[in-house]
Amino acid sequence: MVRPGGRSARVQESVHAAVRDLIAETGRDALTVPQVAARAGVTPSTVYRRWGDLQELLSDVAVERLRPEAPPEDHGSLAEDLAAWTELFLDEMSSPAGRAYIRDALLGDPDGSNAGQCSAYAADQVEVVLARAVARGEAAPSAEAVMDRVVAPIMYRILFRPDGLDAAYARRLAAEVLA
Amino acid sequence: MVRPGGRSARVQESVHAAVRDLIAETGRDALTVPQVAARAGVTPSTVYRRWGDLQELLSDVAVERLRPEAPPEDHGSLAEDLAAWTELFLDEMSSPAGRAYIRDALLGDPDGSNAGQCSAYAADQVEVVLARAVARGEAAPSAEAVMDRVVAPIMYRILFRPDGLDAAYARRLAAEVLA
DNA sequence: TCGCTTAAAGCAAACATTTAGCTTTTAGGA
DNA sequence: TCCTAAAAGCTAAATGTTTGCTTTAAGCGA
Repeated sequence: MVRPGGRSARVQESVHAAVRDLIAETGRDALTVPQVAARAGVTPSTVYRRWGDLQELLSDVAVERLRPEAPPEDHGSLAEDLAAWTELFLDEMSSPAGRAYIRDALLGDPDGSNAGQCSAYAADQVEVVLARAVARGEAAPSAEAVMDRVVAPIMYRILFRPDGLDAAYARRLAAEVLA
Repeated sequence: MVRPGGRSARVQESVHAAVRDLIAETGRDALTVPQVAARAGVTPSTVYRRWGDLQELLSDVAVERLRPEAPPEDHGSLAEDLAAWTELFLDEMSSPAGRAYIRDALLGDPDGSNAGQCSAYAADQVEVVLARAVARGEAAPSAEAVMDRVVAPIMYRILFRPDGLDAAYARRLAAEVLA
């Protein structure tokens, strides 16, 4: 039986908040389960039983943080909408904090569901942009094409080649998928 | 002073071998530093001092395993060389073992150098294929383009969307970058 | 070849984290 | 309101990690 409300929910929220606070205060590397538990007013064994280990907990928190906060802005044309969104996406994801969250999300993710959620967030944003273009009567590529040719190269470089990532690169990718 | 030879080299090799053996025997999840050290005939503190923690050690071993063993095969044309290499690459990387090594390589990699090495391995292979095409007098895209449009989508899907990866997808990516 | 120097490994004890058995609390339903 | 069982608390044992000091041996120069 799943019990999403009541005490379980309070514990979950309190532990997540403790992780966020401690990351901000003392950095992610110094984090330990007993430390998080103490700050959350919870026993370590509760954390171990619910999350397994620190990585899975961090992965949970990371996915929450990677959720987009607002729909992509409307600039009046697909070309500009996609360019602006891509630029913003690259900016957020390639920041030190963004990289750390991406790594955390991938790390403590035995079944790939957290990573899948991250990808779904990006895909949703892309689909909003594309649907808007279609509503305007513009020709638009498929969301798959944008994921493969815009999102994937950015994420690949963030993870494997931490260099040469700037706004110009983002705009070039956006322009090329529309060509 | 770096001491690549002698005892240090023996310890490194013996520890790496212990990791490979134990992964094969008991699985990666059951691995611990004391276990690896015991198998390698070494004290745990040696492992902790040289590698820091289990993740960095696994990352080291993973990068070794991700090194290509042979140059790409020559099939007589760029289209077929690239399609065949892409298919093989996807096949190796998307296998359960491949995924595990990719994750490990990314995980215990504070400065991104191991991930960079993985990317360099793929880039080298791609460059061999492209150079061969140029030598034949064929028109060839840049290695960057192949990384962005073939390698990146594959790695993105492996990490973020573990579905819909098959030989046909590999061949489609290879064909599209040449179009 | 023979010492010298010092990076790296060994050892062992202190320390921290993780696991596991059992008890207590409490959300959700009858 | 009472029952049931999922989830949290508590504690102690097991396990893993860190650290100071000692010992070994690789690389270097005489």
